[in-house]
Formats: sequence, C-alpha cells, structure tokens
Amino acid sequence: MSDKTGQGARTATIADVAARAGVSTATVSRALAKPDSVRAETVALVMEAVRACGYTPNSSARMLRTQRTQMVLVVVPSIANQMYSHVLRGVDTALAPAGYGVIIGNLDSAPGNQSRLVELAFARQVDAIILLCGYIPGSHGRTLVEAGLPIVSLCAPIGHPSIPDVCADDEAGGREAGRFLASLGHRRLAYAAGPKGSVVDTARWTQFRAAALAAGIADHDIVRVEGDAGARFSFVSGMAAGERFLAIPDRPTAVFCASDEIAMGLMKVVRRAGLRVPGDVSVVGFDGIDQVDYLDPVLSTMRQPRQEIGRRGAEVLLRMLDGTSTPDDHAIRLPVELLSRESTAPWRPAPRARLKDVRG
Amino acid sequence: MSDKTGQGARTATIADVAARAGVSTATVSRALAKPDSVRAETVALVMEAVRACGYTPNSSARMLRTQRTQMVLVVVPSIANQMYSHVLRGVDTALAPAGYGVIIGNLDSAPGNQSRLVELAFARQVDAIILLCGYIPGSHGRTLVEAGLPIVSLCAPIGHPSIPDVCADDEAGGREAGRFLASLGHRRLAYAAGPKGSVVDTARWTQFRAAALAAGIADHDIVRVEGDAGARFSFVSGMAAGERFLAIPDRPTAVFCASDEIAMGLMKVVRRAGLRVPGDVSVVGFDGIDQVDYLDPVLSTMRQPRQEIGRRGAEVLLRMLDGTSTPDDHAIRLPVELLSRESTAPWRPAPRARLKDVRG
DNA sequence: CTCCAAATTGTAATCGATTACAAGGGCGAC
DNA sequence: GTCGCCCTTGTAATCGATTACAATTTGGAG
Repeated sequence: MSDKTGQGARTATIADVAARAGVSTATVSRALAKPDSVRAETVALVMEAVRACGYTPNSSARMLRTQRTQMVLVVVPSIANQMYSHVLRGVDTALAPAGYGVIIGNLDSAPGNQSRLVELAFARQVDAIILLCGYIPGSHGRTLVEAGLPIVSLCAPIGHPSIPDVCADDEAGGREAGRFLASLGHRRLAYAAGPKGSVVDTARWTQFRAAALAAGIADHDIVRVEGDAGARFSFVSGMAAGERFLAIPDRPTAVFCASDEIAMGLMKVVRRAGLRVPGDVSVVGFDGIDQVDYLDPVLSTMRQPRQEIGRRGAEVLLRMLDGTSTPDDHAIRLPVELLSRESTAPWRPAPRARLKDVRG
Repeated sequence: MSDKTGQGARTATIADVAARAGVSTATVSRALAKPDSVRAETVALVMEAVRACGYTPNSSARMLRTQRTQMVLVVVPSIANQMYSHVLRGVDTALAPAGYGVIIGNLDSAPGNQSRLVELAFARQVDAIILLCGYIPGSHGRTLVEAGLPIVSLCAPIGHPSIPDVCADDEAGGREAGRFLASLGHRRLAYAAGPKGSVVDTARWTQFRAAALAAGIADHDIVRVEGDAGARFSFVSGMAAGERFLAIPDRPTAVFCASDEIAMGLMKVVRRAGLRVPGDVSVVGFDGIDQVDYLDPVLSTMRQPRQEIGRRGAEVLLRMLDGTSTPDDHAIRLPVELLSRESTAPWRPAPRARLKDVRG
C-alpha cells in the first residue's frame, strides 16, 4: 500500500533516456545540443528514446551547470501602462530568437518589491537586466549594478558609465511640439508638466520652451503647469494640471503635455469647464499610446517608437552578453514623430468678435 | 599576466562563506534557513561572513536540490490589456508573501510562443500555472496539463476536472445589464457581441437576452450585433459592431457591450454618425477598465473584481501547492458590480416631438 | 599490413546548494 | 563514574544536466 511504484509519474531524466537508447548520458546530451558531433543513427536512436520518455531537460540542472539562465529581468514602473507593454513586446521579439526569456519585475505590484528584484539579480536567476524605470533599483545598501550583470536602460536615460541608454529623442520632441504650436499661430503656450526634476520631463520642457522662444513667443507667455507630484505621468496628474491651467489669468490657447495620459486628464477637465478642444484650446500629448485613438477628438501627439525602443535595447543587451558591444551602443536616441490629428487647430485671433460679426 | 587573482569578481559561494566563518557549508545553510537549529553565536558568525562576502544563495543550485523553483507561470492573451494587468497585480500580491515569483507568458508577443510556454512547464522551470486565456495552451502534441503541475484558470472558465476556475459571474452580469436597461424604459435592445462561441460571450449574451425577455421585451427587439471576428473583445471589434448597429432598420435605443473596449469602439462610431450618448442611445460596457473613466461621457459598465480574481486564484493555487485544497475551490464565481454612470439614461418616448412642443 | 588522424562514444568531474546521517560534546540522573 | 539524551556541527550524498578528457573505432594513406 505504501508502494509508490507506478503512481508517481516522475519526470524522465537524461539517465532514463540514455538507458532506453542504450547509450551514455553524455551522448544524449550531445545528440540534443550538437547533433553533428554524433553519428546520425545514434541521434535517431536518442530522439526516439526522448520521444518515448517524454523527456525535456531540467532547466535548473542546466542553469547550474552552464551558469546561464537564459533569462532577462525587465524592471517596469507599472505593467498597466500601455507605453511599457509595447516596449516589452519589442524586447521580447528581439530576445526570443536568441533563446532568452523575460522575467518582468513590476515595481507597482508590491512595495517591498525592490528587494525581490535585487535578490533575483544577486541569486543569478537572470543573466542580464533591462530597466524601464529611469533609475537603478536597490535595497539594503546594494544596488542592481553591483550584481555585475549587463544592464541597459530604456525610455529614460540613466547616464551611468556602464549602462547604455536607448530612448526616444525627448529634446527633439519638445522642440518640435513648440515649433508646431507656434506655427499654428498660438502666441500663449502652456506645458503640463511631468514629475519635476525627472530627466524626461526636463528634456521635454526645456526644449519646448526654447523652441517657443525661438519662434518669437515672449518668455512670460510660456507657462509651466505642474500636475500632481506623486502621480508621475498619469491621468490624475493631468486632471490636476487641468485645474491649474483653467486658473491661469490670461489663459494660453495651446497646451503641450508631458504624456498622453496627462493630456487626457487635462482635456477632460477643460472640456468639463466648457472649453472646446481644439476650438478654444489645442492639446498635444506625448507617447502615442493606443488609447488616444479612442478619444474624440483624436489626440495630436508625439509618437515614441515604443516597440523599436524595446527591440533596439534588447539588441544592445545581446551584444553585451556575447561581448561584441561597441561604443556606439552607449547612447541611442530614436526619432519621435509628430502626429497632427484632431486636438490641434490653427489659432484664429479674436474668434468671438468674428462670431458676433456674423450674428450682427 | 594570465593570473586571474583579484580581477574576476567571482560571486561568493556557500563554501567561501563557510571558510570565512570557520564552519561547514551545512552550518551556513542551516544558519540561513533555520537559525533556531544553530547556536546563536554561530549564526552571528555566519551572518557576518555572509555580509563580508556579499553572499546570496545561487537559485539554480537551490532549485535543483529542492526540486522547487518558487515560480508560477501566468499565461495572458495580451499584456497590453488593462484587464489582465490588474488581475496580474492581484496574483502577485497573493503569491509574493508565500515566496513565489511570477513569470508572465505573453501570448501576443510572438506567434511561436505557445511552445515556449510548454517548454517552461516541462522543463520544470515553474512550480505551477495560472491561465488567463480561457484555454489550455499546447504544442507538438503536448499540452500544459500533461506537465503535471497544479493549474488554475482565471477570468474564463475552462471546465477541466483538474483545473479550478475563478472568474466573475458573467451570467449575473448579463442578467443585471438586461434588467437595468429595461428598467430605464428602453424597449429595443442590442448586444454588441464578443468572440462568438466563447464561454464568456455566451454567458453574457444568453443571460442578457433572458433578462430582457423576462422584462417583457419582445424577442425580435433584442438584437445581437456581431463585431470583428478576429479582433476578440477589442476596440476595433467594437467599431465594426458600431457600423452594424447603425445599419439596423428600427434601431435599438440601448446597447449592452461584451467588453469596455467594444463599448468604446461602438461609441466612437455612433457618435461620429451624429447620435448622442446617452441622448439617442444608452451604452453599457463590461469589465470596468480604467480607461472608461477617461471617456466623456464616463461609461456605465459592469465592473469585474479584477484584482480580487487574481488574489483568489492565487490563493487557490497556493492551496493546491501545499495540498490543502478543498472541493470548494473548484469553481469560484465573484460578483460583478453595476456602475451606472453617464453613458446611460432613461428612455423618453418620442423625444423629438417633445422638443418641437417646446419650440412651438 | 601498419600507422595516424579523425570520428564517435564513454567515464567521471563539476556546477552550488540542501539535508540525511553520523559524530562529538555537555550535562543531568542514577 | 557511567549512561543516555539533547544540542550542535560536520561529512558526504544528492539533485540533473554539461563537458573535459580518455578510450575506442573507423578509414585512408603509405
């Protein structure tokens, strides 16, 4: 009764396969890894035994022996953010053919999470790391860098000497947004800000402002509107920015937002207040997330090459892993694209006056 | 010159720690795993050595020895879908305290992905599996079930004898939607369908229809509008449904949609055609994803307890893992909640006539 | 026929932890 | 003083693969 024979469907090991095929475990391993080094008939024999046993090599054993896990840790601030899920897809499509899998480290899922990520790296459960969070996670005085694994940072530059950056050209994006709104005839502009001090926010804001100044707009006609400090680039932050925007005395006629979510929040608030988009105020977002297509009006935005960022970043990482990395990899900037859609319109001076004329 | 001393920052092993602390590796292992079984001073000694070496146990070695990876595979149809990212968070919050990590198997990131997932399970790289996809992935004639790991299915019931289901009460949701719209006075209803034949779609549709009939609405006044077959519960499918809805001769005044994304697509199309929501047509979605808050009007919807589904599912799985599972776990249905917001309104018979009266 | 290189396969060490079992030491009871 | 038990620690086997090295076979050249 306590006999376990025949009940525990114990997984087959390489020894089982070897026994069945009448060869040594070394031969089985070779037949699977490099069939060319084994006689064709033997390979066939082994394959047959593999099939018969339903054998799949145990990955823990392989990892231990080879000292490689074929896994990459990807640290994302929030998995619910569309932006990151597209970057992730790009990462995956580049990594999969090279035999690497992805472990997602989601920062927003649990507070104590940071230390779990660090553990993962130090326990050698991954071979390399991709950061989408713009900083280097750490805990208990250790940071991810000290694990000594190859790291690249995507979407937000870190500027660490040993960590290549791959991201969209935020400076160009800000500049282009400034030029675009100015070219539509707007003379008073606002910037709905992201988290103050973040590299990304700074890049977009300074260049936006610079472009506006260059287009002849007065310094005091370019106002920076803060959002909700804690809420980063989110929708709720955009609503807060919207409230502040409405309170500006001589209200700007166009807003450049640090993200699409911010733009959505802001649009919601200003439209509730009775303003028309783009009639009374033009809005431009940043990112190009899918949701902007669902809006009415469809949001004009600076599209980041999300999937491309992921793909390029993964390629850089693969080069670091096989030692063929070049200095060119260290800082890659990918172009953004202005999508002019329905939330922006040329500014007509004194539209109300004209309206009155029509009526009168 | 070929001397490697001092350059390769080789990761410390348990042997290094043991040597430094002047004890055996067994003692180090015990001091870390169950400190109570080791003299306090020895523990202190070991801890000091651990700190000095910067030691973290190698997880591959541990996995091999213990035959457990402390990892769970979660199969999701698309990581970009908000619905799933919230379920994932629920899963993670329940799994993390038990010492389990999550590996996300994203079905939409690569076509050949299915076989990678199966490999993962057979290679014993995970201890258990959570399915969010509503079916059992397989490849090369093997399915995930055959790996012999504990499995639970979330969000969409599979009905497999060895796989517990945890999902929202779709039947109740459909029923409640039907009752709600009827109670608002609507006498002609439409259902914007999800993928035909899927368990989820069937449950929502049949119960919606049943509730409408029970409320005295005629059978021919309840029309099912198909979306885009390939596009599942998505926005584009909703747009297709919207076109078909517009083409209905004696057009219904309210639509119940199989998902929020479908509702968004449909709303976009019908509003483009000049109809007002909720003035001309009321719309109810299903899921309760964040994006519906961003809409104008805010969408009325049946909210699924997303995070709760994930949490409960993970708890069931943990019970299967430690052998304390009960039959009650086999099929769990969580209640949905009707969120009545801005996209639904009572139906006023002949509103145009009344409008004329006011003017006349 | 002999000899050497190439091709093929086997033997056994190895990766780094966990843990069963053995062994040593301390202490109280008799 | 001796015995036995408990507490603590060490020795060595083990998990399941990969791979360096050795051994054997094969085939061709001379």
